Amino acid sequence: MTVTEEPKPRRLTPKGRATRDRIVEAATELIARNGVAGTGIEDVRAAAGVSGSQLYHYFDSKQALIRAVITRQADSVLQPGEPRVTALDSFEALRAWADAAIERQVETGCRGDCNLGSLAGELSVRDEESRSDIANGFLRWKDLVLDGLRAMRDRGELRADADLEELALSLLSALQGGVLLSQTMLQVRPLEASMNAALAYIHSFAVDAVG
Amino acid sequence: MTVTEEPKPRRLTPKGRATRDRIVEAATELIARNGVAGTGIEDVRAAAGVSGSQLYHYFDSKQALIRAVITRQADSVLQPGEPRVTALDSFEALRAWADAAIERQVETGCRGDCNLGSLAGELSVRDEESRSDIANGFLRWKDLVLDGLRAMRDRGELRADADLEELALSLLSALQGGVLLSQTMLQVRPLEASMNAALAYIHSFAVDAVG
DNA sequence: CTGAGACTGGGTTGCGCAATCCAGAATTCG
DNA sequence: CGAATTCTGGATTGCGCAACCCAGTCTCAG
Repeated sequence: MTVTEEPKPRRLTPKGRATRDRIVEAATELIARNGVAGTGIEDVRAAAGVSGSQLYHYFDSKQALIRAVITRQADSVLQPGEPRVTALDSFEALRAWADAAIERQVETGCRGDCNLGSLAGELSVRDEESRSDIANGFLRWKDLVLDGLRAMRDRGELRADADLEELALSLLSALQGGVLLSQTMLQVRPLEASMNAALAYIHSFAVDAVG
Repeated sequence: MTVTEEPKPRRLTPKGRATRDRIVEAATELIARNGVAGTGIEDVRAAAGVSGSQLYHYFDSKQALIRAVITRQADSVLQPGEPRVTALDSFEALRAWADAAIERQVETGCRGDCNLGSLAGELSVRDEESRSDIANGFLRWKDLVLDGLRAMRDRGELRADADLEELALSLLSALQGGVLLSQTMLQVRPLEASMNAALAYIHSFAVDAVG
């Protein structure tokens, strides 16, 4: 929780916490559908069923709300899909994770996805604090993938000379790039292709890859 | 030029063409630095050295200007880098193309890139016409990569069973995802990793790959 | 119990922005 | 040549938006 935005009130009651959460969730859904720029405070207010004052009671500004959304999404650690995979420490788990991400796009018709990549695309160039939050989120995701890959290498499933950082980064990049293209082209093929490539790259470092 | 926005005046003189181009270029640079949402009409006006009326003389709206920027960028077919590579029909050319994209990020410190991917991230969810323009641009890029891969297969360098569409899509996705992560994390490693993975995937279908 | 703080609601403010208005100069074409 | 069109400039408009204001209710802690 190192990127957690401090709640605005000094003390947050369960009731206040619930209201705050409701606001963040409403914002997340609206941003998924309309983007950050296309989501106004009034939209969030209406969707969360609160007044304008409540919004500013819990968040200093629209930016603070956006950052709460970023935090929420970064904390959806295995966000690409349901069901939640506990660790990415086998080829099967990696493949399942990729398939879940693909399935998610299929279900939504490649529309409306509020993930770190789409937030980065909208915010990085003009909001340094949000960019930093998103970057931290990506780092945490990378570390999670890294942990899994490290476990695989320690079990002798990946070659000792594999650059695990590179593998993790290529997987994350493939995911974000695949989602971006799939959402733009309104078809799931780019994500399928990019995940196939990234997984194949990881597989090329499997100990029995030559077999 | 199938996605070309019709110029607003019925006839465009060389002088008018120059002014219009100057506006589009100014907009492109500003968008690279500040994003679409962070670039206002007044910013473009000042940077291009024209009046507000001139902007609306040449473009019906801000959206029309953005679409002209999209067209311009999609037409920068081998936009990822300089020098302009004439065709992506060999492993060497693909590697050079990837290296050029990486070099471009190195030169800019992973900041400020107005490519189809970043435009897609900002616009796709809330501007259907822009999304369509960008998607068409991606399709054209994919076709260009496809042409190169097809030539390689016809020359016997890629196996007949290679799914060239998948290879082209994985390469484009890796490029966009790599740029996105590199720009967010302000380091070039993600792009290096993603391009390595995509090129390795293509290479895994090389006819002499088993050697 | 009471004062302070958290929570809530609805209305208002002011500014930034895209777009328009008004007018004139430059160029083209019949 | 003159009418029509293109190009140009600067000021103004009006609306959408984020943020604030004012007031009241609820809850907690000393």
